[in-house]
Amino acid sequence: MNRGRKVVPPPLGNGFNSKLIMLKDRQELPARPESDGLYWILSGAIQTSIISEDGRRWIGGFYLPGEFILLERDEVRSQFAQALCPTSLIMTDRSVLEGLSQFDHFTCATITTWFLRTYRIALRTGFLLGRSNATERLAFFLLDLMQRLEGRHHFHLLMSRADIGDHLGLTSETVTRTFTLLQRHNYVQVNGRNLEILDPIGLARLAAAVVTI
Amino acid sequence: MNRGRKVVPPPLGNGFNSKLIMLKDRQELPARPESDGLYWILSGAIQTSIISEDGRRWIGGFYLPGEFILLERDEVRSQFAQALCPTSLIMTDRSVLEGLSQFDHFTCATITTWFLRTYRIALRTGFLLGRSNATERLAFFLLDLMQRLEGRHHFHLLMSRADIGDHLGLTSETVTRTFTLLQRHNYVQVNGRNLEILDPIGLARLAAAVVTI
DNA sequence: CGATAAATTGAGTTATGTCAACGGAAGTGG
DNA sequence: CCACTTCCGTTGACATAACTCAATTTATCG
Repeated sequence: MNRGRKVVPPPLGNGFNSKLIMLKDRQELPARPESDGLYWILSGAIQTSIISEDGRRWIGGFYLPGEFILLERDEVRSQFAQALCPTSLIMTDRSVLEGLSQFDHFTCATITTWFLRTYRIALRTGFLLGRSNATERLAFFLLDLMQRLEGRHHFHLLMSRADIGDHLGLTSETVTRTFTLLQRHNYVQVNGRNLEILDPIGLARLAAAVVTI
Repeated sequence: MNRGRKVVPPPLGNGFNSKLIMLKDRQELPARPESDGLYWILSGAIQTSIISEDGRRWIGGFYLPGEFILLERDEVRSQFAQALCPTSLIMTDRSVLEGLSQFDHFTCATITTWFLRTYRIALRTGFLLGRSNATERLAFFLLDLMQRLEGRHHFHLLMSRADIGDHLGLTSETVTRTFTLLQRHNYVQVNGRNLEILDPIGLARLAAAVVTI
Protein backbone atom coordinates (compact mmCIF):
# COMPACT_ATOMS: atom_id res chain seq x y z
CA MET A 1 0.00 0.00 0.00
CA ASN A 2 2.82 2.35 0.89
CA ARG A 3 6.00 0.34 1.24
CA GLY A 4 8.24 3.22 0.43
CA ARG A 5 6.77 5.63 2.98
CA LYS A 6 9.24 7.36 5.29
CA VAL A 7 8.74 7.67 9.01
CA VAL A 8 10.35 9.70 11.76
CA PRO A 9 12.68 7.91 14.21
CA PRO A 10 10.97 5.76 16.84
CA PRO A 11 9.98 7.50 20.05
CA LEU A 12 10.74 4.40 22.04
CA GLY A 13 14.50 4.18 21.89
CA ASN A 14 16.87 1.63 23.36
CA GLY A 15 16.99 0.88 27.03
CA PHE A 16 13.42 -0.44 27.17
CA ASN A 17 14.01 -3.85 25.62
CA SER A 18 13.33 -2.49 22.16
CA LYS A 19 13.96 -4.88 19.31
CA LEU A 20 13.78 -4.63 15.55
CA ILE A 21 11.64 -7.22 13.77
CA MET A 22 11.47 -7.98 10.06
CA LEU A 23 8.52 -9.88 8.61
CA LYS A 24 8.08 -11.38 5.18
CA ASP A 25 4.84 -11.06 3.24
CA ARG A 26 2.02 -12.93 5.01
CA GLN A 27 4.26 -13.77 7.98
CA GLU A 28 2.80 -13.65 11.48
CA LEU A 29 4.20 -11.90 14.48
CA PRO A 30 5.47 -14.54 16.92
CA ALA A 31 3.36 -15.20 20.02
CA ARG A 32 4.39 -13.58 23.29
CA PRO A 33 3.14 -15.97 25.96
CA GLU A 34 4.99 -14.16 28.75
CA SER A 35 3.95 -10.54 28.36
CA ASP A 36 2.22 -7.90 26.25
CA GLY A 37 4.06 -6.22 23.41
CA LEU A 38 3.78 -2.77 21.92
CA TYR A 39 4.86 -2.53 18.28
CA TRP A 40 5.72 0.46 16.19
CA ILE A 41 5.58 0.00 12.44
CA LEU A 42 8.53 1.35 10.45
CA SER A 43 7.60 0.16 6.97
CA GLY A 44 5.07 -2.13 5.32
CA ALA A 45 1.63 -2.95 6.72
CA ILE A 46 0.13 -5.15 9.42
CA GLN A 47 -3.32 -6.49 10.08
CA THR A 48 -4.39 -7.58 13.54
CA SER A 49 -7.17 -10.08 14.09
CA ILE A 50 -8.95 -12.08 16.71
CA ILE A 51 -10.19 -15.53 15.88
CA SER A 52 -12.75 -17.46 17.88
CA GLU A 53 -12.48 -21.17 18.53
CA ASP A 54 -15.03 -21.97 15.84
CA GLY A 55 -12.98 -20.08 13.27
CA ARG A 56 -14.81 -16.79 12.96
CA ARG A 57 -12.40 -13.93 12.50
CA TRP A 58 -12.57 -10.23 13.07
CA ILE A 59 -9.80 -7.99 11.81
CA GLY A 60 -9.31 -5.15 14.22
CA GLY A 61 -7.44 -2.96 11.82
CA PHE A 62 -4.88 -2.43 9.11
CA TYR A 63 -1.86 -0.54 10.33
CA LEU A 64 0.60 1.59 8.40
CA PRO A 65 4.07 3.00 9.08
CA GLY A 66 4.16 5.31 12.07
CA GLU A 67 1.21 3.59 13.74
CA PHE A 68 1.26 1.48 16.90
CA ILE A 69 -0.26 -1.88 17.65
CA LEU A 70 -0.65 -3.58 20.99
CA LEU A 71 -0.64 -7.35 21.29
CA GLU A 72 -1.65 -8.74 24.61
CA ARG A 73 -0.28 -11.82 26.21
CA ASP A 74 -2.92 -14.53 26.03
CA GLU A 75 -3.33 -17.99 27.45
CA VAL A 76 -5.56 -19.11 24.64
CA ARG A 77 -4.02 -17.65 21.51
CA SER A 78 -6.79 -15.65 19.92
CA GLN A 79 -5.04 -12.46 18.88
CA PHE A 80 -2.89 -12.43 15.76
CA ALA A 81 -0.92 -9.92 13.74
CA GLN A 82 0.13 -10.59 10.19
CA ALA A 83 2.25 -8.72 7.67
CA LEU A 84 0.47 -7.74 4.45
CA CYS A 85 3.81 -7.23 2.68
CA PRO A 86 7.46 -7.18 3.76
CA THR A 87 7.33 -5.23 6.98
CA SER A 88 9.68 -3.93 9.64
CA LEU A 89 8.68 -2.92 13.14
CA ILE A 90 10.05 -2.18 16.57
CA MET A 91 8.86 -4.26 19.47
CA THR A 92 8.82 -2.94 23.00
CA ASP A 93 7.86 -4.75 26.14
CA ARG A 94 4.60 -4.03 27.89
CA SER A 95 6.58 -2.47 30.72
CA VAL A 96 6.34 0.64 28.59
CA LEU A 97 2.68 0.86 29.48
CA GLU A 98 3.04 -0.25 33.06
CA GLY A 99 5.12 2.63 34.28
CA LEU A 100 4.39 5.56 32.07
CA SER A 101 5.54 7.97 34.72
CA GLN A 102 9.14 6.88 34.32
CA PHE A 103 9.20 8.34 30.83
CA ASP A 104 10.00 11.72 29.46
CA HIS A 105 7.20 14.02 28.38
CA PHE A 106 7.59 13.35 24.69
CA THR A 107 7.29 9.57 24.92
CA CYS A 108 4.43 9.88 27.35
CA ALA A 109 2.59 12.28 25.09
CA THR A 110 3.16 10.01 22.11
CA ILE A 111 1.61 7.06 23.89
CA THR A 112 -1.26 9.12 25.22
CA THR A 113 -2.01 10.50 21.80
CA TRP A 114 -1.99 6.98 20.46
CA PHE A 115 -4.37 5.88 23.14
CA LEU A 116 -6.83 8.68 22.51
CA ARG A 117 -6.73 7.90 18.81
CA THR A 118 -7.39 4.24 19.55
CA TYR A 119 -10.31 5.21 21.73
CA ARG A 120 -11.80 7.41 19.04
CA ILE A 121 -11.43 4.66 16.45
CA ALA A 122 -13.10 2.18 18.79
CA LEU A 123 -16.17 4.42 19.08
CA ARG A 124 -16.39 4.84 15.34
CA THR A 125 -15.98 1.10 14.83
CA GLY A 126 -18.81 0.41 17.22
CA PHE A 127 -21.15 2.61 15.26
CA LEU A 128 -19.84 1.24 11.97
CA LEU A 129 -20.39 -2.40 12.88
CA GLY A 130 -23.52 -1.92 14.93
CA ARG A 131 -25.47 0.71 13.08
CA SER A 132 -24.48 1.05 9.45
CA ASN A 133 -24.95 -0.87 6.21
CA ALA A 134 -22.50 -2.42 3.78
CA THR A 135 -22.22 0.63 1.53
CA GLU A 136 -21.56 2.99 4.42
CA ARG A 137 -18.97 0.63 5.85
CA LEU A 138 -17.01 0.25 2.65
CA ALA A 139 -17.25 3.93 1.79
CA PHE A 140 -15.93 4.91 5.19
CA PHE A 141 -13.20 2.29 5.01
CA LEU A 142 -11.93 3.57 1.67
CA LEU A 143 -12.00 7.20 2.76
CA ASP A 144 -10.15 6.36 5.94
CA LEU A 145 -7.52 4.48 3.96
CA MET A 146 -7.14 7.37 1.55
CA GLN A 147 -6.57 9.80 4.38
CA ARG A 148 -4.00 7.62 6.03
CA LEU A 149 -2.18 7.34 2.71
CA GLU A 150 -1.69 11.09 2.67
CA GLY A 151 -4.68 11.70 0.48
CA ARG A 152 -3.59 9.54 -2.44
CA HIS A 153 -6.57 8.67 -4.61
CA HIS A 154 -4.94 5.73 -6.30
CA PHE A 155 -3.51 2.79 -4.39
CA HIS A 156 -3.11 -0.95 -4.22
CA LEU A 157 -5.12 -2.83 -1.61
CA LEU A 158 -2.86 -5.27 0.18
CA MET A 159 -5.77 -7.18 1.66
CA SER A 160 -8.17 -9.65 0.09
CA ARG A 161 -11.95 -9.23 -0.11
CA ALA A 162 -12.22 -11.71 2.75
CA ASP A 163 -9.86 -9.61 4.87
CA ILE A 164 -11.89 -6.48 4.21
CA GLY A 165 -15.06 -8.41 4.98
CA ASP A 166 -13.67 -9.68 8.25
CA HIS A 167 -12.76 -6.13 9.15
CA LEU A 168 -16.13 -4.60 8.26
CA GLY A 169 -18.32 -7.43 9.54
CA LEU A 170 -19.32 -8.56 6.04
CA THR A 171 -18.65 -11.55 3.82
CA SER A 172 -16.22 -11.41 0.92
CA GLU A 173 -19.14 -11.70 -1.51
CA THR A 174 -20.85 -8.67 -0.04
CA VAL A 175 -17.59 -6.72 -0.27
CA THR A 176 -17.30 -7.67 -3.94
CA ARG A 177 -20.89 -6.72 -4.63
CA THR A 178 -20.52 -3.41 -2.83
CA PHE A 179 -17.34 -2.62 -4.75
CA THR A 180 -19.23 -3.37 -7.96
CA LEU A 181 -22.00 -1.06 -6.83
CA LEU A 182 -19.62 1.78 -5.97
CA GLN A 183 -17.96 1.33 -9.34
CA ARG A 184 -21.26 1.28 -11.22
CA HIS A 185 -22.09 4.68 -9.71
CA ASN A 186 -18.61 6.03 -10.49
CA TYR A 187 -17.48 6.51 -6.94
CA VAL A 188 -14.43 4.32 -7.49
CA GLN A 189 -12.59 2.41 -10.18
CA VAL A 190 -11.77 -1.12 -9.02
CA ASN A 191 -9.68 -3.75 -10.73
CA GLY A 192 -8.88 -6.61 -8.39
CA ARG A 193 -6.81 -4.95 -5.69
CA ASN A 194 -6.08 -1.82 -7.68
CA LEU A 195 -8.29 0.95 -6.53
CA GLU A 196 -8.85 4.50 -7.60
CA ILE A 197 -11.14 6.86 -5.75
CA LEU A 198 -12.94 8.94 -8.35
CA ASP A 199 -15.41 10.81 -6.16
CA PRO A 200 -14.27 11.34 -2.57
CA ILE A 201 -17.03 13.87 -1.95
CA GLY A 202 -19.66 11.40 -3.07
CA LEU A 203 -18.12 8.67 -0.94
CA ALA A 204 -18.13 11.00 2.05
CA ARG A 205 -21.81 11.63 1.43
CA LEU A 206 -22.43 7.88 1.46
CA ALA A 207 -20.46 7.52 4.69
CA ALA A 208 -21.91 10.69 6.18
CA ALA A 209 -23.45 9.02 9.22
CA VAL A 210 -20.13 7.48 10.15
CA VAL A 211 -17.98 10.45 9.26
CA THR A 212 -19.99 12.98 11.24
CA ILE A 213 -20.00 11.16 14.52
CA MET B 1 -28.40 -1.90 39.05
CA ASN B 2 -26.13 -1.33 42.04
CA ARG B 3 -26.86 2.04 43.52
CA GLY B 4 -25.65 1.14 46.94
CA ARG B 5 -22.27 -0.21 45.88
CA LYS B 6 -19.26 1.17 47.74
CA VAL B 7 -16.11 2.33 46.03
CA VAL B 8 -12.61 3.21 47.14
CA PRO B 9 -11.60 6.88 47.23
CA PRO B 10 -10.90 8.49 43.85
CA PRO B 11 -7.34 8.22 42.55
CA LEU B 12 -7.57 11.65 41.00
CA GLY B 13 -7.63 13.96 43.96
CA ASN B 14 -7.82 17.71 44.12
CA GLY B 15 -5.28 19.91 42.43
CA PHE B 16 -6.13 18.70 38.93
CA ASN B 17 -9.35 20.63 38.44
CA SER B 18 -11.35 17.76 39.90
CA LYS B 19 -15.04 18.45 40.44
CA LEU B 20 -17.89 16.45 41.90
CA ILE B 21 -21.00 16.11 39.72
CA MET B 22 -24.42 14.81 40.71
CA LEU B 23 -26.87 13.68 38.07
CA LYS B 24 -30.55 12.85 38.39
CA ASP B 25 -32.09 9.84 36.71
CA ARG B 26 -31.98 10.22 32.91
CA GLN B 27 -29.96 13.44 33.17
CA GLU B 28 -27.19 14.08 30.68
CA LEU B 29 -23.65 15.10 31.40
CA PRO B 30 -23.20 18.73 30.27
CA ALA B 31 -21.25 19.32 27.04
CA ARG B 32 -17.60 20.32 27.33
CA PRO B 33 -16.96 22.37 24.20
CA GLU B 34 -13.55 23.55 25.38
CA SER B 35 -11.77 20.34 26.34
CA ASP B 36 -11.99 16.59 26.96
CA GLY B 37 -13.15 15.29 30.29
CA LEU B 38 -12.30 12.16 32.20
CA TYR B 39 -14.99 11.00 34.61
CA TRP B 40 -14.83 8.55 37.46
CA ILE B 41 -18.12 7.09 38.63
CA LEU B 42 -18.73 7.06 42.38
CA SER B 43 -22.27 5.71 42.48
CA GLY B 44 -25.08 5.01 40.08
CA ALA B 45 -24.67 4.11 36.43
CA ILE B 46 -23.93 5.91 33.17
CA GLN B 47 -24.41 5.05 29.53
CA THR B 48 -22.34 6.69 26.81
CA SER B 49 -23.57 6.95 23.25
CA ILE B 50 -22.77 8.41 19.90
CA ILE B 51 -25.57 9.62 17.68
CA SER B 52 -25.26 10.29 13.98
CA GLU B 53 -26.92 13.22 12.27
CA ASP B 54 -29.71 11.05 10.95
CA GLY B 55 -30.53 9.84 14.45
CA ARG B 56 -28.97 6.41 14.59
CA ARG B 57 -27.48 5.72 17.98
CA TRP B 58 -24.83 3.40 19.27
CA ILE B 59 -24.34 2.99 22.99
CA GLY B 60 -20.67 2.45 23.67
CA GLY B 61 -21.18 1.02 27.10
CA PHE B 62 -22.87 0.98 30.47
CA TYR B 63 -20.56 2.07 33.26
CA LEU B 64 -20.69 1.25 36.93
CA PRO B 65 -19.09 2.69 40.09
CA GLY B 66 -15.32 2.52 40.01
CA GLU B 67 -15.20 2.69 36.22
CA PHE B 68 -13.92 5.56 34.06
CA ILE B 69 -15.43 7.23 31.04
CA LEU B 70 -13.79 9.63 28.64
CA LEU B 71 -15.80 12.28 26.85
CA GLU B 72 -14.03 14.10 24.11
CA ARG B 73 -14.51 17.68 23.20
CA ASP B 74 -16.45 17.86 19.94
CA GLU B 75 -17.38 20.58 17.51
CA VAL B 76 -20.44 18.72 16.32
CA ARG B 77 -21.98 17.24 19.43
CA SER B 78 -22.21 13.53 18.76
CA GLN B 79 -21.02 12.00 22.00
CA PHE B 80 -23.36 11.82 24.97
CA ALA B 81 -23.37 10.41 28.46
CA GLN B 82 -26.55 9.88 30.42
CA ALA B 83 -27.34 8.76 33.95
CA LEU B 84 -29.43 5.60 34.25
CA CYS B 85 -30.33 6.43 37.85
CA PRO B 86 -29.22 9.07 40.36
CA THR B 87 -25.48 9.14 39.86
CA SER B 88 -22.43 10.88 41.26
CA LEU B 89 -19.10 11.21 39.54
CA ILE B 90 -15.83 13.07 39.61
CA MET B 91 -14.82 15.06 36.58
CA THR B 92 -11.22 15.75 35.73
CA ASP B 93 -9.81 17.77 32.91
CA ARG B 94 -8.19 16.13 29.94
CA SER B 95 -4.88 17.57 31.09
CA VAL B 96 -4.74 14.42 33.19
CA LEU B 97 -4.13 12.46 30.03
CA GLU B 98 -1.87 15.01 28.44
CA GLY B 99 0.91 14.90 30.95
CA LEU B 100 0.72 11.53 32.61
CA SER B 101 4.37 11.68 33.57
CA GLN B 102 3.67 14.42 36.11
CA PHE B 103 1.66 11.96 38.19
CA ASP B 104 2.54 9.56 40.94
CA HIS B 105 2.91 5.89 40.15
CA PHE B 106 -0.43 4.86 41.56
CA THR B 107 -2.49 7.29 39.52
CA CYS B 108 -0.47 6.49 36.45
CA ALA B 109 -0.98 2.76 36.92
CA THR B 110 -4.71 3.25 37.48
CA ILE B 111 -5.05 5.10 34.22
CA THR B 112 -2.88 2.64 32.34
CA THR B 113 -4.91 -0.27 33.60
CA TRP B 114 -8.00 1.51 32.40
CA PHE B 115 -6.31 2.06 29.01
CA LEU B 116 -5.64 -1.62 28.61
CA ARG B 117 -9.08 -2.64 29.79
CA THR B 118 -10.69 -0.25 27.33
CA TYR B 119 -8.55 -1.66 24.56
CA ARG B 120 -9.51 -5.23 25.40
CA ILE B 121 -13.19 -4.32 25.49
CA ALA B 122 -12.89 -2.61 22.11
CA LEU B 123 -11.53 -5.80 20.56
CA ARG B 124 -14.30 -7.89 22.02
CA THR B 125 -16.90 -5.40 20.89
CA GLY B 126 -15.57 -5.56 17.36
CA PHE B 127 -16.01 -9.29 17.24
CA LEU B 128 -19.36 -9.07 18.98
CA LEU B 129 -20.85 -6.55 16.57
CA GLY B 130 -19.12 -7.82 13.47
CA ARG B 131 -19.18 -11.55 13.80
CA SER B 132 -21.83 -12.84 16.19
CA ASN B 133 -25.61 -13.27 16.23
CA ALA B 134 -28.31 -11.87 18.49
CA THR B 135 -28.27 -14.76 20.96
CA GLU B 136 -24.51 -14.64 21.39
CA ARG B 137 -24.59 -10.90 21.83
CA LEU B 138 -27.25 -10.91 24.50
CA ALA B 139 -25.76 -13.91 26.31
CA PHE B 140 -22.37 -12.24 26.46
CA PHE B 141 -23.89 -8.96 27.54
CA LEU B 142 -25.72 -10.56 30.45
CA LEU B 143 -22.69 -12.55 31.60
CA ASP B 144 -20.52 -9.45 31.44
CA LEU B 145 -23.05 -7.52 33.48
CA MET B 146 -23.23 -10.32 36.05
CA GLN B 147 -19.46 -10.33 36.46
CA ARG B 148 -19.28 -6.58 36.88
CA LEU B 149 -21.99 -6.81 39.54
CA GLU B 150 -19.75 -9.04 41.62
CA GLY B 151 -21.31 -12.21 40.37
CA ARG B 152 -24.87 -11.44 41.42
CA HIS B 153 -27.33 -13.61 39.51
CA HIS B 154 -30.31 -11.44 40.19
CA PHE B 155 -30.44 -7.78 39.27
CA HIS B 156 -32.52 -4.97 37.86
CA LEU B 157 -31.69 -3.74 34.38
CA LEU B 158 -31.57 0.04 34.40
CA MET B 159 -31.71 0.26 30.63
CA SER B 160 -34.58 -0.22 28.22
CA ARG B 161 -34.76 -2.83 25.46
CA ALA B 162 -33.98 -0.05 23.00
CA ASP B 163 -30.87 0.90 24.97
CA ILE B 164 -29.66 -2.69 25.00
CA GLY B 165 -30.39 -2.93 21.30
CA ASP B 166 -28.46 0.23 20.56
CA HIS B 167 -25.56 -1.21 22.50
CA LEU B 168 -25.59 -4.62 20.83
CA GLY B 169 -26.37 -3.45 17.32
CA LEU B 170 -29.94 -4.83 17.39
CA THR B 171 -33.47 -3.44 17.50
CA SER B 172 -35.54 -3.41 20.67
CA GLU B 173 -37.85 -6.03 19.17
CA THR B 174 -34.98 -8.41 18.55
CA VAL B 175 -33.78 -7.90 22.11
CA THR B 176 -37.26 -8.75 23.40
CA ARG B 177 -37.48 -11.84 21.21
CA THR B 178 -34.04 -13.01 22.25
CA PHE B 179 -34.90 -12.52 25.93
CA THR B 180 -38.04 -14.59 25.36
CA LEU B 181 -35.94 -17.27 23.70
CA LEU B 182 -33.41 -17.37 26.53
CA GLN B 183 -36.26 -17.60 29.01
CA ARG B 184 -38.01 -20.37 27.09
CA HIS B 185 -34.83 -22.44 27.34
CA ASN B 186 -34.41 -21.65 31.02
CA TYR B 187 -31.21 -19.69 30.73
CA VAL B 188 -32.75 -16.67 32.42
CA GLN B 189 -35.91 -15.51 34.11
CA VAL B 190 -37.04 -12.14 32.75
CA ASN B 191 -39.81 -9.94 33.95
CA GLY B 192 -39.61 -6.51 32.40
CA ARG B 193 -36.35 -5.15 33.71
CA ASN B 194 -36.00 -7.69 36.47
CA LEU B 195 -33.58 -10.34 35.47
CA GLU B 196 -32.36 -13.54 37.03
CA ILE B 197 -29.63 -15.62 35.50
CA LEU B 198 -30.58 -19.24 36.00
CA ASP B 199 -27.89 -20.98 34.00
CA PRO B 200 -24.63 -19.04 33.71
CA ILE B 201 -22.80 -22.09 32.39
CA GLY B 202 -25.34 -22.51 29.62
CA LEU B 203 -25.17 -18.82 28.81
CA ALA B 204 -21.39 -19.02 28.64
CA ARG B 205 -21.76 -21.90 26.21
CA LEU B 206 -24.02 -19.76 24.04
CA ALA B 207 -21.53 -16.90 24.17
CA ALA B 208 -18.53 -19.22 23.83
CA ALA B 209 -17.19 -17.66 20.66
CA VAL B 210 -17.15 -14.23 22.26
CA VAL B 211 -15.97 -15.35 25.67
CA THR B 212 -13.02 -17.36 24.43
CA ILE B 213 -11.45 -14.67 22.28
C1' DC C 1 -56.68 6.74 38.12
C1' DG C 2 -55.68 8.24 33.63
C1' DA C 3 -51.96 9.24 30.42
C1' DT C 4 -47.84 8.03 28.45
C1' DA C 5 -44.08 5.16 27.50
C1' DA C 6 -42.15 0.50 27.26
C1' DA C 7 -42.48 -4.27 26.17
C1' DT C 8 -44.39 -7.94 23.63
C1' DT C 9 -46.05 -10.37 19.69
C1' DG C 10 -47.24 -11.23 14.86
C1' DA C 11 -46.89 -10.61 9.82
C1' DG C 12 -44.37 -9.32 6.13
C1' DT C 13 -39.92 -7.30 4.08
C1' DT C 14 -35.10 -6.93 3.13
C1' DA C 15 -30.19 -6.76 3.47
C1' DT C 16 -26.90 -9.78 3.89
C1' DG C 17 -25.36 -14.55 4.29
C1' DT C 18 -24.79 -19.17 2.10
C1' DC C 19 -23.81 -22.21 -1.48
C1' DA C 20 -22.22 -23.18 -5.90
C1' DA C 21 -20.27 -22.38 -10.40
C1' DC C 22 -16.90 -20.17 -13.15
C1' DG C 23 -12.89 -17.51 -14.85
C1' DG C 24 -8.61 -15.66 -14.23
C1' DA C 25 -4.35 -14.66 -11.63
C1' DA C 26 -0.62 -16.26 -9.28
C1' DG C 27 2.32 -19.52 -7.67
C1' DT C 28 4.59 -24.40 -8.17
C1' DG C 29 6.91 -28.15 -10.06
C1' DG C 30 8.59 -30.62 -13.92
C1' DC D 1 8.69 -22.22 -20.27
C1' DC D 2 4.66 -24.69 -19.85
C1' DA D 3 1.14 -27.61 -17.48
C1' DC D 4 -0.87 -27.90 -13.10
C1' DT D 5 -2.84 -26.48 -9.07
C1' DT D 6 -4.58 -23.43 -5.90
C1' DC D 7 -6.46 -19.31 -4.49
C1' DC D 8 -9.08 -15.23 -5.26
C1' DG D 9 -12.70 -12.54 -7.19
C1' DT D 10 -17.07 -12.40 -9.41
C1' DT D 11 -21.73 -13.57 -10.21
C1' DG D 12 -26.23 -15.88 -9.64
C1' DA D 13 -29.86 -18.30 -7.05
C1' DC D 14 -31.63 -19.05 -2.88
C1' DA D 15 -32.03 -18.94 2.41
C1' DT D 16 -32.50 -16.57 6.63
C1' DA D 17 -31.63 -13.61 10.55
C1' DA D 18 -32.86 -9.51 11.75
C1' DC D 19 -35.57 -5.30 10.59
C1' DT D 20 -39.92 -2.77 9.96
C1' DC D 21 -44.45 -1.80 10.81
C1' DA D 22 -48.53 -2.33 13.39
C1' DA D 23 -51.54 -3.92 17.01
C1' DT D 24 -51.96 -5.06 21.81
C1' DT D 25 -50.69 -5.55 26.49
C1' DT D 26 -48.18 -4.18 30.32
C1' DA D 27 -45.57 -1.01 33.09
C1' DT D 28 -44.58 3.59 34.78
C1' DC D 29 -45.44 8.04 36.44
C1' DG D 30 -47.71 12.25 37.52
